[in-house]
Amino acid sequence: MEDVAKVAVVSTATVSRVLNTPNLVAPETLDRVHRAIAKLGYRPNVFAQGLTTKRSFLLGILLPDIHGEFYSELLRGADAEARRLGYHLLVGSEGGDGADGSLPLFSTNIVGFIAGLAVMITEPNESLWSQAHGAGLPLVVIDETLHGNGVDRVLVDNRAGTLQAMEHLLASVPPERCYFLGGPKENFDTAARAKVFGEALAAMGHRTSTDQVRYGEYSVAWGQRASEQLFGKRTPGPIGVLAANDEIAFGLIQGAKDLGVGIPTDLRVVGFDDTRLASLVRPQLSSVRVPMAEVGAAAVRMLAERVRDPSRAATTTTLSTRLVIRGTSGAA
Amino acid sequence: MEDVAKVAVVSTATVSRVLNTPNLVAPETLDRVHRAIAKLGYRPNVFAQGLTTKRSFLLGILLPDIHGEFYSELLRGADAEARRLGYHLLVGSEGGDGADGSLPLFSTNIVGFIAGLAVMITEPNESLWSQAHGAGLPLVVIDETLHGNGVDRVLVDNRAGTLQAMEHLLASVPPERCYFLGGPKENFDTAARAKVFGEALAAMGHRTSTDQVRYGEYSVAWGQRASEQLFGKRTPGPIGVLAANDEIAFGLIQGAKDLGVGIPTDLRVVGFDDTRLASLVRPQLSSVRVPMAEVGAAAVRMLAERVRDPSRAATTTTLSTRLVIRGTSGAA
DNA sequence: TTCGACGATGTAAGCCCTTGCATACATACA
DNA sequence: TGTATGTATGCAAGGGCTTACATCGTCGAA
Repeated sequence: MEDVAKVAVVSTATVSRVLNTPNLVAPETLDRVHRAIAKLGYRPNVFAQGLTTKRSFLLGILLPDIHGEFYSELLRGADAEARRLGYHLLVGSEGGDGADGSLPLFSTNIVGFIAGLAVMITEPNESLWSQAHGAGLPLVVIDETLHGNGVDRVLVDNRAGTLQAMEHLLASVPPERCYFLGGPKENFDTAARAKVFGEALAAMGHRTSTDQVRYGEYSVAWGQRASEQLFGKRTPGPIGVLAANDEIAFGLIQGAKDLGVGIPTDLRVVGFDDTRLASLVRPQLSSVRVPMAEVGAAAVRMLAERVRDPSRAATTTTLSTRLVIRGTSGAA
Repeated sequence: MEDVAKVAVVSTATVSRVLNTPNLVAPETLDRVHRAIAKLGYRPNVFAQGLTTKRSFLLGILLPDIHGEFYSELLRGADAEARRLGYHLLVGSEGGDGADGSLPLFSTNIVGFIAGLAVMITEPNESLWSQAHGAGLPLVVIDETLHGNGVDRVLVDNRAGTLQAMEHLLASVPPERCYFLGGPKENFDTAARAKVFGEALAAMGHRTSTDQVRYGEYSVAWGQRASEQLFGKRTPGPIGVLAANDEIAFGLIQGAKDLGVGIPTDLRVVGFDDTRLASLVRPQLSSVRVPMAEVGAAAVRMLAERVRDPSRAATTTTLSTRLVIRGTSGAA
């Protein structure tokens, strides 16, 4: 920087101003300094910058996993938005290490680098919550709703989509022949979807039996297992299934096919998330679209705003879901 | 830090030593300082640290995309390894912005933060190469082989796996009925696989016709299109196809099914990469396994070593591939 | 007893920027 | 011509840490 100043015959202060507040610099000087910078290939030292300004262009984002359609799509949305806002993302996944129970982003105190943290919490997890909350950083929570309203959060409104899906399913299947195949019972989304599932049946005057709501995990394997359970004792007529994500639905379909169950003749399925998987299967999977990329983007956007103004009131952004009808639900 | 020093009745130098070179500090003092740190919740300022030490625990990794099974798996491997080595990853994908033609990690000079850069180059791309190379950072290249041996690189040995796949295919399909369905022609991996494909046929005394090697893109859609081309004019007997990745294979299978082509009766397919997709389809997809996670891990590992010793000789790590036989190739 | 060596700690010089304040000059107005 | 404004720049004080070098006991050997 000193060299640049020397070449441009100005002080280092002016060089700094050229970079940060060019409108305070005379056009001619501006030009001279710019040339000097180019000539010397000068690049400001980010550490020194950070040291003086205490600003940072890194945002942390903590997800349960970074693998799979769902998270990687979320991440992509988040990343794009971050870039748009001039930030970069530092990604941590819980699976990462946590050998010592601490979050990846917290192990090496990398935290110091980041201006804010977005954390996705999909099921009750006190430790995660308190670590994230206790970091003393601007925070945005994705999915979790437990800890009051003091914090920015982005939520997915499962209701709309689930309701649509049920309406759709119930158009051709009686309520007592409908099932919900959930992920883990504690999972917030699974819980929300199960609830609406029950309500939809109730609206038809049917009281949901415990048998109709089953919990498992977000995996193809679980869907497959479920298909055996459901079709072990065949009864005539189609049954309807709302799966808590596309993988479960996919597994179910796979399993059903293996058992010779016709789709959508004997089984009408609606998945959740509308990942790429949904349009890959045959017949194509009806699914409730969850705007994952937007969830990521929204989280980043809110985080950036909170970073800019730490005192602003906590906000909740809710993104809604909607049914996408394809082949597996008996087409429309 | 000063406060800690005061509480522990030592100088800031000692505090620093407690954190960085504890073996230079008397046990008793060590303890006192540690307590002070805990009491005050002191955390060293990473910017100041970076400023003085010029070290950083961030590594950059630049991929063509961060989405999809392939890249997200690579990323996971890289991330895990990075963490193991005490680093964190800053991810950039080319798609990200590049509106101005510059790489994401280079736009805001975030580069200043990172200690080294791993960049995946899947097809000739001078601009990408020169930007990465010109950053003056420790560099590891994934996949690219064009620019001599002066640089660390991690390569995938397509040969072994491709050869196995061809051997497998040729066991039940005559050479003149074998096809290679590539990604983009310029893509390094596609090119390498196509080459070995030709060699395998040549070894059977068959001269590969241009018709047998087709280029497209790494997508399901392309595989689907290809199926129409291949089965437009049906001829009796099975054909064999080596696809350049699982998505293409998947599309092909889908398309073939739609045309009523029996698998593996009339079509024997081997995919590439062995992504999750492969075991999801029915029949399950035979595929050449590419150790993506290890590629990521290896890249990070090499990068970390180069960061530690910038003068060490350039290394090339080659990871090999191998065939995984499943249903689509007529099982073994 | 004296000196050298060594272990433990302190002193202070950077590392490279940003920015409040001061300065200097030019312009505009009275 | 003198003064008030404003614009363009420089000066210098940090910001929080690391580390070479200096200091000071202490202990063992001569």
